[in-house]
Amino acid sequence: MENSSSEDLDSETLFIVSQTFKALGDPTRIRILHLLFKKECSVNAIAEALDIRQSTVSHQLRFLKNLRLVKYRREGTTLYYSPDDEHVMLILKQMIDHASHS
Amino acid sequence: MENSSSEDLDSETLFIVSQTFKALGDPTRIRILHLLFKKECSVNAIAEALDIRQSTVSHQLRFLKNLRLVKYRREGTTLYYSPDDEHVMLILKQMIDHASHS
DNA sequence: TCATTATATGCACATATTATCATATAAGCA
DNA sequence: TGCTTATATGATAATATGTGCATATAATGA
Repeated sequence: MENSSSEDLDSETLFIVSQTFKALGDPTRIRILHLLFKKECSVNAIAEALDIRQSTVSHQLRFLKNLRLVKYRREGTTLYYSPDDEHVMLILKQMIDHASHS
Repeated sequence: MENSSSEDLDSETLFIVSQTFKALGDPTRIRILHLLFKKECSVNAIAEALDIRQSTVSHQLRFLKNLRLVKYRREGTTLYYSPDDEHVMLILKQMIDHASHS
């Protein structure tokens, strides 16, 4: 059975864990996810709210989408992004709380 | 008050959060921390257990030490490393469990 | 003091990552 | 169809990262 304290980490788990933490290890992606924590946002809304280029936001959203950390719904030409992994978002929230208390 | 869902992340919190997740975003560092989860280990013991160079282990331990994620105690010429941040270790454990269930 | 063992450090190299520009695609509407 | 708006993509350059070699440091014991 899966147990994080068992002898060895299998390589697939190791890969997923490192990829996911890597996704959370960049300030821009953290800011995007933190923004989405409160409400779904279009790509342009994110770019404006965080003052970063549209293409940068789009690239990072693709990254997060590949890891299934965000999803989107379409409304005309606008794509509204929102979190797609509650557990990872909870982990992000925990780390932010942890860091802001230090 | 600190609240992970408040409007903006201050830059210091953002920095700490991203640095900490970055620390967890590398397979070698994850393996080291996962090993230390079970028992304190010397540098050489880690290198042997994980089959990586001593200098690599030392470099990564310095990285983790700078973030206060590990600490050590000396016994003669041997340094025994162990986790130094329970909360971050708990977060790592959560992510491993999350990943191994997917 | 000298040799040995354990660990740390400086440097170099290969690779990965990030942001940006320019441009492509896609949907909606006149 | 052609125009506009929203988003995605490819290429590129600057920077960051991870590893290993060679060597330094530090503690111990003969």
